[in-house]
Amino acid sequence: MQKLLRMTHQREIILDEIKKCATHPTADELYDRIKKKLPRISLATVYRNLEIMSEAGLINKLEISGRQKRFDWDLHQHDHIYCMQCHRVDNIDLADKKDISLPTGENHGYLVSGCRVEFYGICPKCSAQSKKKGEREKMACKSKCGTKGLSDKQRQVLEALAKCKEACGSKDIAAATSLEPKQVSCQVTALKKKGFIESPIRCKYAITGDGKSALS
Amino acid sequence: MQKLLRMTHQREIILDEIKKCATHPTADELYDRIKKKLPRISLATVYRNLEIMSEAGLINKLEISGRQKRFDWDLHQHDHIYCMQCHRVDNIDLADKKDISLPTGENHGYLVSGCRVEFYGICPKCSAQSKKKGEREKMACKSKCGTKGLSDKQRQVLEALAKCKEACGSKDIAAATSLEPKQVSCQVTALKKKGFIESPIRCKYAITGDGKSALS
DNA sequence: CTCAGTGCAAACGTTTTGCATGTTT
DNA sequence: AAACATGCAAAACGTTTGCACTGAG
Repeated sequence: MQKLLRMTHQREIILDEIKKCATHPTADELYDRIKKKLPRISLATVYRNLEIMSEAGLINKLEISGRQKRFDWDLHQHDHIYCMQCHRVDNIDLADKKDISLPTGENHGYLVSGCRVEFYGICPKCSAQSKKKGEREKMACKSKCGTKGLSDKQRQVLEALAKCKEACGSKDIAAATSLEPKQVSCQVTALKKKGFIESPIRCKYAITGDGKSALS
Repeated sequence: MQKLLRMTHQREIILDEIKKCATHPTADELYDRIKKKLPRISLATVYRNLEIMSEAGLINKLEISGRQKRFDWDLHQHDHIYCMQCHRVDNIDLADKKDISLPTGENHGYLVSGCRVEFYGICPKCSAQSKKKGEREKMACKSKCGTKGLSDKQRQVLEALAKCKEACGSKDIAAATSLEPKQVSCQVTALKKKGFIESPIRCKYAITGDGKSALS
């Protein structure tokens, strides 16, 4: 009935790495870091173990804004603040948390087991490089994706990739260019079609020879 | 720069349908309903329009627990309660919301633009048909995993025990916490190992002094 | 006549699964 | 031997995009 949880080498490294993170890493951020120590580990293993270890109560799976799941080694009750731009998540300590309670009659018959509080805003790093983000700018992509030249954004992405030794993910590109992830993936798609970048690994991109010559 | 937003038949129906929903539908729930009126509509159109209309401020896109995005026609400021089992989302009105504020010095340099509060638990329908969905139960592992913190589930169990005068069984705990009995026994094992609970009688558990201090 | 909006299919990024192989008890 | 984990590939999932076309302004 009870299952035994074995402490394998992989699990040890995963746990180790998550505890080293000041942030609240996503599964693939962790995967990237872990791969350096355990090059043959599989992304599935990381996912599986994060799930299993959060079920076992060794770590916490965060229910938080944003696309990807995030994990937290700090099991103390605390809440989070979320950057709407780069999706970074920081801890906050809410002293008066106990004052937040559900007004009677408001629980709709629910059996309430807890409460999350999440502040959101723009993190210091993002507000520093506060580029105006022009409402619905994604349209710019559509109109320019067909041409053979480079749009400003495409050039930014390509230049960022030219600086990387290894293939890197769209999040890295976004960070290096101050573009939004959505915009990045749009540019990446266009650049791939032009043959200026390639994707040696799933979700990772590198500049091609054609791409390099297009830059000059 | 300003784009014209055309009110097409599809958009009208989508808006119509979302306003009819008492709940907070996901894109594909809406799609299913809309298809009955507009059989040729595409899921992509639904997604596109939900996105566009929420950008335009006609509806709200919810940042909420769960896998899928949810949409809300009610533009008033309100919070939500979330069923951990069926992922249903209901509205709650938090009268004392204004009391929740970020302690100074806790904002980590963020430019805070708001705060979400989300209660979670089990909705009446789910707790009625307290279906056991065969959740995996795992034991905390033997060696290195002995952190001193508490997972959400462990905290629930401990809090339930703190309220009891006498030692009580795992079924009682399960009832008090909305956890499944299987999960309870898993948490109990982990808590015992941490010294936070004891078992004065076979299959009965009580909180220890250590456990009480761990709670605060 | 235009250009925003559509349906469709295909792709995307993230997560989960099936399966053969490996490792612990 | 039984139970648990792993790596890999492929699928599943919710969502977004490219494209050729339609239709509102």
